Amino acid sequence: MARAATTADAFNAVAEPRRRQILDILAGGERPVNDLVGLTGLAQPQVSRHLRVLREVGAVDVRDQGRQRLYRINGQALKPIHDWVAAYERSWSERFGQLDAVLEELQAEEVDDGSDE
Amino acid sequence: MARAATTADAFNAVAEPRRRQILDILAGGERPVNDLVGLTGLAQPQVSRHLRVLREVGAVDVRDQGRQRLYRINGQALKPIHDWVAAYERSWSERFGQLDAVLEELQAEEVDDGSDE
DNA sequence: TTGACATATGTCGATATGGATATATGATGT
DNA sequence: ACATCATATATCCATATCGACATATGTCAA
Repeated sequence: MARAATTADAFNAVAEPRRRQILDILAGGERPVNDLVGLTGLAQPQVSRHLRVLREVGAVDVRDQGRQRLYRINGQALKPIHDWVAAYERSWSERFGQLDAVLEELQAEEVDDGSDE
Repeated sequence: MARAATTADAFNAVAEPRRRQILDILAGGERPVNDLVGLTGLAQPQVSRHLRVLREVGAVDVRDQGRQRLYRINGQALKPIHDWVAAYERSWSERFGQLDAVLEELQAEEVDDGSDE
């Protein structure tokens, strides 16, 4: 079995650089597909496909306008990622200065028996 | 061409649920591989494989202790993800209340010609 | 209705996975 | 040296991609 379908969750959707690129572009505002084709350099079908994945995880919304489909970002879908990563923010943020040393020592004590849990 | 190697960057490394699970466990402190095998329910080779990917993107560090290899988290490697997602935090955080409406209007004006950039 | 434009979907080939299994490497104790 | 424990690596199979290309769907204009 290979990796679960990319469509499954936001983490997978965003693992693809081109999809991040698309989101970054859309962060500047609503865009029709053709704009994205031009800006990304991808072929149109590929863009539509990436947009589909992004749609399926809710990272973008669409709106029809004449023959065009205007895509816009829905950052909400990225919240799970933000929340998950935020737990590790401690590692690099100065906001948690002294605290770390202490916590790490406590953790080391708890775990150093190496037995299962 | 298929998806870029999972090994390439943190986004891909973390796209795999099992690897997030491993990181979550390691968040509780340093652990030998065997602990992870027990806690994840994965077979030992699979765990070693996931750890390798995590190592290659710098998300974990290893330390030898006798026959064991103790893995620990290095959250630093996740900073790029945090930084990228943070740009979209506006969408769900109440911290940016009124601001949004204004910005969105500005963006709409900038973009509504639909031409390329 | 016909034709052009905008986007979506289907198919194909190449490749990168993840899990299962077998096996290699490495350290420890006797 | 040998058996054992702990971990890493290699091979295999099934599957999920991605990009390229062809084509379908849908909208507007004449």
